[in-house]
Amino acid sequence: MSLNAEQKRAVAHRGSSLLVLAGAGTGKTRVITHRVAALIEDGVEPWRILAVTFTNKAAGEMRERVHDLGHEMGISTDGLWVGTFHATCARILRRYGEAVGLSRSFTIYDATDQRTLMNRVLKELDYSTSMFPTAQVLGYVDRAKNRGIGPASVSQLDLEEPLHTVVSRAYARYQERLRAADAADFGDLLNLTLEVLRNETASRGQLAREDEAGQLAHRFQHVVVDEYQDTNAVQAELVDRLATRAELCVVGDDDQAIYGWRGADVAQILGFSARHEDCEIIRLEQNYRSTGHVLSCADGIIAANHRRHGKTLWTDADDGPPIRVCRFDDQRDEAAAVVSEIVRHLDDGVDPEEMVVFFRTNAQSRPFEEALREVGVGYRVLGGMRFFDRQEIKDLVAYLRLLDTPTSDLDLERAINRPARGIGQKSVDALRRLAASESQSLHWALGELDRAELGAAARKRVAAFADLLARLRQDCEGLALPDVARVVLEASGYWEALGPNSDIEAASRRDNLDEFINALAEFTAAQPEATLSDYLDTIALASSEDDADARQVVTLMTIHAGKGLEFDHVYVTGMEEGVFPHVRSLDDPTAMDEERRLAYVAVTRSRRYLTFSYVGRRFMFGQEQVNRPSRFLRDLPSKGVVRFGERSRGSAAATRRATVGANPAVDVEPAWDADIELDEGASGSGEEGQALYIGMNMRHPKFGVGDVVSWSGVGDHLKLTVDFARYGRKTILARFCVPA
DNA sequence: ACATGTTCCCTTTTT
DNA sequence: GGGAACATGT
Repeated sequence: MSLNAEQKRAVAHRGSSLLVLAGAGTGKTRVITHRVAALIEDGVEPWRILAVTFTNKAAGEMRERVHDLGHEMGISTDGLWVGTFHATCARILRRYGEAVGLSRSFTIYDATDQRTLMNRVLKELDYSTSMFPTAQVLGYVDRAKNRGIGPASVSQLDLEEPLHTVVSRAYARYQERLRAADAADFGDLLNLTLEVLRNETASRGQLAREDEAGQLAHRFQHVVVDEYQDTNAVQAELVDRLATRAELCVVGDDDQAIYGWRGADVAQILGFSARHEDCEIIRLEQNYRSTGHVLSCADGIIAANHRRHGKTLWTDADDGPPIRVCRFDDQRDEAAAVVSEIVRHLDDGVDPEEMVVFFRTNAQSRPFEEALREVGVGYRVLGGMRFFDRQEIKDLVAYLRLLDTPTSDLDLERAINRPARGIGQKSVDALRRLAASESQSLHWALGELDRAELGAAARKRVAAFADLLARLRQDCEGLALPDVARVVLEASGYWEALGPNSDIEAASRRDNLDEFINALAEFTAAQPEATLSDYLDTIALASSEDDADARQVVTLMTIHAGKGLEFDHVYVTGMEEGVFPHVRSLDDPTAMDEERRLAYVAVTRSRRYLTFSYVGRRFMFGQEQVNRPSRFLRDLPSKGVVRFGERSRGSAAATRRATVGANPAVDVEPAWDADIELDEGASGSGEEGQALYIGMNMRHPKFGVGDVVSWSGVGDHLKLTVDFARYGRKTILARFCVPA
């Protein structure tokens, strides 16, 4: 497939900044990869090109595709910078970070580390975490960091008084602790890089011309940013500054902005052209991914949103099979139905990788996991607990980080009593007091044990731990990373303390540790020069998507995790008010718009087959809840959408009575998983473009008016079982009926 | 100091 | 239904 005219323009444009508004499935990634390859072909050195993606996975794919393209063209792409904002910043800070207070081997704190640290800070400040929950305070700190607001400027957040003081003091202390531990959290990666760039600008006047080449702001000649709609204010400034001397090309789709909760601001893409002189705007509207019916569903959903650039996707493709909306009684039914259809598709030779089950929140995955396990179908769950968040992995990583960054108190506190060696909270407190009295790290305190207020026994145990650390540092000098891990597990007694392998728990932990060491080995093999810091960066910045394995399996994931992917068969489950849209968005119009965009993203993942499902009752919070069908289902067009298991009137019980005992010639249950979805001719349903549902009124020329009870078959062969008012129950061909 | 029990949140979505 | 902070008993 070659590029269309618009895509070509986007690839070839030079001389000013460029905004590419690319709807879902319009070949955005193709444009970016081709553009990068074309730049290199034009003679731009790869190391002077920066491509920023949203996820690590997207970065990996882009690297690969550019490399392949380059290979075809006979050019080398070595040295090209491709990465997420955070990975790119980490890389920059490893090199330029000393100016902003980070050593070369600084540690990246992930969400879990952040929470632990903030928890500690709140305790130190004597704030009750029941009145000021850690997550809440951290949430404000995060919000501040997303907007580039430092601890001194927290007032910009407009918080009420008790909270304002708490947040600003906690934020300040939190930052102190981070710097003291030689650590940076996600927000810091962005903000500190920005600081590096600002410092450069400030000192530029004093530089000789020849020194400017070493300047970060002057390094890049071209900067390309993907998913620009999901950038926050800090990232936008970062991009602008990194592109001081570069041509900037940003690509995005305001309709797919789904990270507002993380500080992303659609204003960045909406206002991009105003902020950049001579900005060229190119729209990509031809969709190459989905069928007509899928696209009209997408359009129906997104059309209700305000504040859009506004664009209409179109396609040359056929309408495709009808889109299905299915109601089930509960989650088990929903999962069983979806899974049994997946099994049928597998039997028909459908590639498991082409089927995906989407849900709004991670908690919804379990029924699907259980159903899949029951039938023995391989699956992976994206977005659940990260591999690297498992306790045993965190423990090992704590040791590894400690070897790298001794001042990381968080890691020391974790490692000091793992495995349990009788060093409890009290002993740690004593160490902390000692460290605090000299504004030093806990690691320093280990060397001053006689000054700590410890009992003799405790002192001995702590001293033993200090010895262990020292010994580890010596023994691991010069060892390959996987061996370092092995030595740590052995010397610390961790491996042994897990207990016998007959304990399933212990065996699984050992498996995970082995897997981790394998990953370390692979990493070392792929990048022999890489340091422990490099690997730990990869871990800290990895999401659960990144530890997806390569098996051929069905995927279960949140819609957020599905962004940028496409599948032949898409199941969007849990389409209920309070689930999707999420309960916390119900009374917030801005949040609701984002939910809607999320629904749009879900729909546009499908190439051809798209099924929505919802349930009558659902277990949430360990309690049964009854939710109404999602409002998004109401926004679907009636043409090309078939509804199953729904009813227009009467109770659910009445529907059941009506469906049970139907004419044995047809399927008794609403045939939601009949072959309709695989039949190309089955667009629409009973009547042209009219949704079909149980209880629907139909008129037949001879029998008069009646209620639909069930149906089977497709297209011209679609048969309805109808309870006629005067003639009783009949099974007839749908094409002889019209909706009454 | 630790193991076990209890009660309390909470919960979107992720780099 | 589950994890984490807290409480109690050994």
